[in-house]
Amino acid sequence: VGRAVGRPRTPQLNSERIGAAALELVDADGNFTMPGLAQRLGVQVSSIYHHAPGRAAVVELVRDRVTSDIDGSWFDTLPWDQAIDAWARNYLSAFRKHPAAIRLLATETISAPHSIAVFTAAASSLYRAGFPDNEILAVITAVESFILGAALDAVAPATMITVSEAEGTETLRLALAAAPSGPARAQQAFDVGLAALVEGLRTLLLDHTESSGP
Amino acid sequence: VGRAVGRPRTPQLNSERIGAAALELVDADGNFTMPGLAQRLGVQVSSIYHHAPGRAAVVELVRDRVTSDIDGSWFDTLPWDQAIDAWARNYLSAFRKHPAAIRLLATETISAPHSIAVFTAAASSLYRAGFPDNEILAVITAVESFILGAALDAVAPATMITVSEAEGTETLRLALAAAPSGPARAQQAFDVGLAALVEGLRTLLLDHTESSGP
DNA sequence: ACCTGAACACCGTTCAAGT
DNA sequence: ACCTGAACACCGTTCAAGT
Repeated sequence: VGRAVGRPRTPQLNSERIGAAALELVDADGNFTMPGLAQRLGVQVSSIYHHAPGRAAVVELVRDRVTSDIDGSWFDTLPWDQAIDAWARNYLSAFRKHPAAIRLLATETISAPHSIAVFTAAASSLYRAGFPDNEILAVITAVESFILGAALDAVAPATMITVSEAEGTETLRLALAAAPSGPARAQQAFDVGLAALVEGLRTLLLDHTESSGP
Repeated sequence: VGRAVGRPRTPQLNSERIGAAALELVDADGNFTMPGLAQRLGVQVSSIYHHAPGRAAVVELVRDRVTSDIDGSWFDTLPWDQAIDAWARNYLSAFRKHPAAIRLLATETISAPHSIAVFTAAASSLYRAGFPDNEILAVITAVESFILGAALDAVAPATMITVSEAEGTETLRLALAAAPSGPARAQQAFDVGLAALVEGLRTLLLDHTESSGP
């Protein structure tokens, strides 16, 4: 037959296909390599470099795919505290659809340019609610930090804290026994943390608006 | 001269030296390789494998070093909410001494076996405070998730959110202008988030103790 | 512009050989 | 038990050669 060589009549590769294939590999193996990616695309490794300037760029394509599910429309329709709750749950669930991807993506900045839309909506919402200008970004960042930490916690291998016979671990053993196990463990931690965080923000806001008057 | 070959009279390597050298490399380069580590130790790569069963094991040695600064003694001496605050700040500062290490360590479980001591103290403290048995671990985990997320945020490259001329970004621009820049940005997010989290936990505790009686 | 095929430097791990 | 030296399979990236 003879292998086609040289520029093909119609391009066979693009960022979309590359990102999709890479995410599939991550979902399946927890990681991806350039050779593995090329194989799955039925292409030579060097071909990929015509569409993405390196492995790091492919990782960003994966990030775009994973985070594309997140939207911040709640901030336009719900009260700020409910919006944060909805956003956080949506955020976490986007990552939970691709558990293995979290470790790949967590080490770089979360704030992909596409999430500026969310930032915009969130900032407006918090501003309307009465948060001081110079704290708005901090509030958003704090919530995002918690979500990312919770996402990493959710994919952590079953902790299996085996407590030895040491003294003073009575209460810890009790707490371990009473705590849910499996996926429910991380979920409960997320629920409790998010509830506390939002509730605390409510109090902080109240302090601000009270002291500054109507 | 002739290179020494075979078993040396006194061992020249041990976990301590390996972990220390690896952390030094991480601090300097943001990462480490087995060849690089061997070179710094003045040793062959294969020698390392006699003391650590692989690169992942060396990462754990690094983790032990970084987290050894964290202690949970506050839970024995301070009220639970102040103890959480002190613990969180100490935790973050331990990571901030080795900023580059965070990315290396964040992807694996945080809960190193050595941190069981902290868990024990924290569990006792929260139990005494009146948190329900089955929520104690969730509270600790939630705080830890937030800290880890904040640590990752702190080492994120300067976000440089450049907002285009699009509509509705007025408030975002305002918030960006009002927010502190540099290291103060992440610090403020951490401060606000931690304050809110602890304040929210206080409220949650109050709800529990009120509904269950004295 | 886009793909191939071969090359390069580098990595983590293994293992027989030495004492 | 502990270190050497060489080997292996694999990785990310580059680049001339093709159309």
